[in-house]
Amino acid sequence: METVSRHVIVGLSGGVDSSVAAHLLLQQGHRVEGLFMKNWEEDDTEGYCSAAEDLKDAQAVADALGIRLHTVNFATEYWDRVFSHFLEEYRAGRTPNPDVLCNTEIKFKAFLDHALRLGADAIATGHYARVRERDGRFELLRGRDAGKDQSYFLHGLNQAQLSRALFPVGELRKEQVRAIAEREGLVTADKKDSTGICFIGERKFREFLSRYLPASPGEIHTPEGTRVGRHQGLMYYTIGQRQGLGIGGVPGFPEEPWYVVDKDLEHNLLVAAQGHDHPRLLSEGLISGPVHWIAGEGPALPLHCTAKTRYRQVDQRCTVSPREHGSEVLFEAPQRAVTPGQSVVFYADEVCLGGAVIEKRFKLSDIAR
RNA sequence: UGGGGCGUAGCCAAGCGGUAAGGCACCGGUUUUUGGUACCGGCAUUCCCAGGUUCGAAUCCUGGCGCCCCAG
Repeated sequence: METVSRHVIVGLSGGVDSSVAAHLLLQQGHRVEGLFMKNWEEDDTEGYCSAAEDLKDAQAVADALGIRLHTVNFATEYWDRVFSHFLEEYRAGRTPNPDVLCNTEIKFKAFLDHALRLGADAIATGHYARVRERDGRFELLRGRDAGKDQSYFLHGLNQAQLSRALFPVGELRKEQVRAIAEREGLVTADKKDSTGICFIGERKFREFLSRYLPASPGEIHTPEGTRVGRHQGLMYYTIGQRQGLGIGGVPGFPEEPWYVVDKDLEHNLLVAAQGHDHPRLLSEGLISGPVHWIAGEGPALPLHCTAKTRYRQVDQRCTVSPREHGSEVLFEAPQRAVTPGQSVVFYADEVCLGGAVIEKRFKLSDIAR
């Protein structure tokens, strides 16, 4: 455990995790202040301005803990560094993961810089992850609670960022966190976990996207070319998706759900097939963009390790090989719905090594030909 | 306007006298700091319409209407 007392600014979101993080830091003897970020200007008229409520809760927690709460608005930074890229990716027919960028660009850049300016020497968040210092190197470890581990979203952090990051709840299980909040009488104790895009929240996705990007509807075909429906715009769909296709009761086909197996941007076609594990959804490997290695320098390649192609996926054994402008990842077992734009994150046991953006997926049979 | 077949929820579809299966879609919820997946729940007082028979009809009868196929 930390022996030196640091001046820490904890990002208080108004949720339980960061509330307890702040409490734990105080307990550990740090000088603690809180910071509430508002990074999204409400764009809808639907009134459920949850940001206001979150701020209220964050303030209540700060008051209860007797710490000062700063507020800051990084809406411009969020838009420029995260959201614009998010839109760009969707426009290109890919499926981005904005929360990965949000961490590297906002929470651990804009926020970190701001905290340093306020005189802090470290920041903390309520992430379920751990940092370990070893021989002067900082490692990112999975959260103790395997079910809540959020290292996936943090794989883009670098040494400088990790050296100033504290994740107090990373050692705990979710139940413990809630119990502590309960015991300390924090108002966020039984607040529901937040979901949806960070700082934006849960949205009706199509409706949300349609505000920023024009949609061009088209047809849905089977891999064999039979027309089975219409799509509202390719950006609304992602590989492996079932909901929203609107296909049912097609004569001549089994009464099974349909899944997106491909997006044909060139012809504005959505390709759908039946079967959760349709062959077209499985791939033995993927090509990624440049890999970010948390350690700073990459390990010797090829590397045998495990990887996740999406959050909350059980780790998959794979081999990472170098490739121009990125890497090639070969899985031991075929993976379902590997999706361009999402991140592949590498692990060596408990250590999150880093990751990269998925560019394309492939089947060995595709290469063999 | 000769013959045959069919009309059950958005779609596919079972039921063929006993008081509307199932699947897909859709909607809601659970899971979840992206998207997605998965899981749970909901979803036809009514069977193209109008009469009739019957204790009782989506199921039988009559007449309409609408589709489809073969002959034209």
